[in-house]
Amino acid sequence: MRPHFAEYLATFVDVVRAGSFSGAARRRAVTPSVIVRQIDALEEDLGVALLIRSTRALTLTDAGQRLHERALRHLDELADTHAEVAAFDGSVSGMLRIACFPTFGKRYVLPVVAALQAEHPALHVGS
Amino acid sequence: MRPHFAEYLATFVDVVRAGSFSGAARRRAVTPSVIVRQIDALEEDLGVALLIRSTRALTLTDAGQRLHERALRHLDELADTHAEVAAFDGSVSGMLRIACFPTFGKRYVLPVVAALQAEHPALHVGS
DNA sequence: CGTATTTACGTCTCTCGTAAAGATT
DNA sequence: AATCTTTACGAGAGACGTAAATACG
Repeated sequence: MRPHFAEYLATFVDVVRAGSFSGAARRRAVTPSVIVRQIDALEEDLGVALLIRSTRALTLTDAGQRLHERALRHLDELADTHAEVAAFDGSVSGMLRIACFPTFGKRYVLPVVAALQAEHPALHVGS
Repeated sequence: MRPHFAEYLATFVDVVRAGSFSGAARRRAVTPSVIVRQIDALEEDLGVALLIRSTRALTLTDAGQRLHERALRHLDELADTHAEVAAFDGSVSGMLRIACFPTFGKRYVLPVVAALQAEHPALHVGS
């Protein structure tokens, strides 16, 4: 599996959607040569032709059809994961341990901890 | 979603498996700096910390834990797709249409077609 | 004729390794 | 002291755009 396999899958899907390399190039704001090279890389990586190229029409091979179905799912799931993990942003969670003298702790630490927990319910503090 | 998102997911998984950046670097035959930069890129892309770094131990954050679970599945599925589509290699399939005069067809084309179909059962020929 | 794919070539970005510094046990 | 993470920096690889050639409708 080559360096940019998943990345070029997105290009491949765009080519199928657009119905042409040029259309996909416009959609992605790059030149057609970029598209050609990425699809070529995919085909060489897989050792299979994905698209029958003619000047006016693109046809999916059987391998291309299969890859297209699966690529749609892959890109969707990757985007889901990205969004889900990015949603952890700003959240404070996990376990925090603090060691100190009891008198110091009661006087200075506990109030701060109480405020932190009020603000971040997912934060656990152990003794 | 950044350029090499799926690619760096593999690095991330290797780091978790190895339990250290250096271990993952050895496993991948690269220098530790490469690992650091790829994990940094992932974290910046997601806007979330994935690993708590200490010199002697790595700890997954909640976001890191979640990403790890999903990354395992993603990499597995991508490899599956790669293998499945690559398996189309060498197979001849799809629809082939040939136009010619009946006398010529019967004399020269049909025998060849019969041989082709015998060799490649997935090949369909229409009239 | 207009638009599409393809490729050679120069440029430039970006990634890598080296090496040094800081941190931790 | 030994091993780890981190970062600045120079070198190298790789991707991009341009532009010309080719094919097709």
